[in-house]
Formats: sequence, structure tokens, C-alpha cells
Amino acid sequence: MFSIGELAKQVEIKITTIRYYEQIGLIKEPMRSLGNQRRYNEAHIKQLRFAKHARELGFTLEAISSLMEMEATAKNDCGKIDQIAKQHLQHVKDKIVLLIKLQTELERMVSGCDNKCYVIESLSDHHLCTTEHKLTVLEDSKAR
Amino acid sequence: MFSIGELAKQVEIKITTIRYYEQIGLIKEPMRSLGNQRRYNEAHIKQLRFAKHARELGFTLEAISSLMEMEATAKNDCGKIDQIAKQHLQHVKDKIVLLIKLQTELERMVSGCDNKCYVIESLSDHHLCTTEHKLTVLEDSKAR
DNA sequence: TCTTGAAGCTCTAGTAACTAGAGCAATTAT
DNA sequence: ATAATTGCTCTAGTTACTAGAGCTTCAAGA
Repeated sequence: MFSIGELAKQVEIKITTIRYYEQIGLIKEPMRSLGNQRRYNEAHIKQLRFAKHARELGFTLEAISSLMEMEATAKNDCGKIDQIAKQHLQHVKDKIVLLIKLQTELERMVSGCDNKCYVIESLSDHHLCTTEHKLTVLEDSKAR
Repeated sequence: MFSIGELAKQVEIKITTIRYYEQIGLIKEPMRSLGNQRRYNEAHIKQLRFAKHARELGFTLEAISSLMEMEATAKNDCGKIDQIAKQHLQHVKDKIVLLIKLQTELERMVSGCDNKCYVIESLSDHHLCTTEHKLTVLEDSKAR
């Protein structure tokens, strides 16, 4: 049994984030001490490590929640689990393609600063662009 | 002079977004009709086109705001403008590197679904990973 | 000129995944 | 016993929008 502070150190997740995960139902509510403080066990460590790792790989909390549920109930429903992972993989791939286009465009902009500002000019006039670059697919994880 | 609806069509930005840009001070407040409706001119079109293009390239609204200000005041302060663009470029580059690592890891996970679920296993145990993948740098644009 | 339907207005709240702070209570160490 | 640390809840802020309620204004036709 450990406090939220100890848990936070163990798993390297901020205290506030742990409480947030509990609030949204991602992790199970822990026991409480007589004085109403949270008391955790090994199971919580496992759960949080799983969540942390998945977040680092860019899974959304929603996806993580699904994965956890599946793990807990039907160990063998490999199909759905794989589907979530594959979907995410595709998402990552799409994003890479897009970012490389952006990179190209930005490099072109930045390189040519001789007399007049090419950055401003490029931004003012889309026709100066060589590639298509629309952030249409994107929505992204924000982590630290 | 055109209404917000006409402007929205011209620049292909949603009405609500235009009002939002005004609210946060990204674009100038337009004149109003006698009945208090917004009336725009060519200058607003230019401003919004600029903003849209920059957003598509992944610049934050804050960066766009800075760029616009610089364009309006000191046409020749190419250094700062270039700095913002370069910074963004670096951000994009960093992200690409990271996403490629994630791609590797996810592909490894997904591929090996023979009997037991490798996805869950991998997520449960970080040591099974071959590359480092931490979304430490990330914070991302969300656009459409 | 009157009416009606489309378009516009403001204000509030919701999205994802947290983070920060106020103001108070419990725990731990001395 | 007391002080320092840690924990508690609740609220609000972050980014870049989007959606909806409830109301007003505009433009066009009868």
C-alpha cells in the first residue's frame, strides 16, 4: 500500500495526472486511508505503467481505455486489439507523410532570405508553394 | 464591403473561426453595419489568407500573430521572421524523427499476433521495445 | 410596404489531455 | 506537541476551434 506521491515516483507520472486518470475512469479507484487519502497497490502500478507506455506511443486515452478493458475481460480477442494498434499505426504513417511535405515547404521558405522576406511572401501567397500541405488529417497527442 | 458569410466563402474559413480570430485579436475588428453586423474589406481577405496558409503549415496562432505584426510594422526585420520559421521547421523535423521511431515500434507490435497478444504484452512491458520513443517534445497543431 | 426565410449577433459550453493554484485536512518526523 | 510535508477537493486555464440557444437584422418577393 502506498500513497499517491510514492506511486507517482514509481511510475513517473505526475500526481495530478494520476488523479485525473482516476477521475475520467481510466484507472480503478483506489482504497482510502481513514483520513481519506488514496492508497494504492501493485495492480495500480501495472495499470499506470501500461497507460504510460501506450501514451508514449501516442495512443489516445480512449484507445488505452479500450485496450485495458479488453485485456481485463477477453484476453484472446486479439482481433480488436490489433485493430486499434493498426489504426494508430496508420495514423502515425499518414502524419509522417504530411510532416515531410511541411518540412519541404518550410525549408524552401527559410532558405531564401536574401533581400525581401521570403517567409512572409510565401505565407501571403499559396501559389508559391510547390507541394500540397493541408493539415486535414491531423489531431495530435500532447505529452511530456 | 462584404458580410462575414461572403468572407468565409472567399477565404474558406468557417464563420465561427473568423469570429474567434477576431476575439483573440488575431485579425482587426471590422466595421459594423447600422444593424451591428460585420462588414469586411480586401485587407481582411489578405490577412485571413495569410493566417490560413500559415496554419496549414502548422504555425501556431501565436506565431502567426507575431509574423503578422512584423509584416505590418518592420518589413525588413527579416531576422526575427526567419527565426520563427526556422524554429517551426526544427519542430517539424524533430517530430518526424520521433514519429518514425513510433512507427517502428508499432509495426513490431502489430506484426506478431500468433497466439498471445503481442500488442498488450508490448504495452505492458517497456523492456520489449527496441527503440526509445518518448513524446517529450510534442505538442501539435489540430486543424481542418 | 409587409412579410418571411436566411444570415448574423452574443454568449456559453464542449473538445483532449492534462496543469496549476487556492484553501483546507491528514500524515510524518522531530 | 508541533511543524513540515503531503494529500484532499474544486475550479479554472491551456490550444484552436466547434456547436448550440435564443435573439436580431437583412434582402427579396408579393
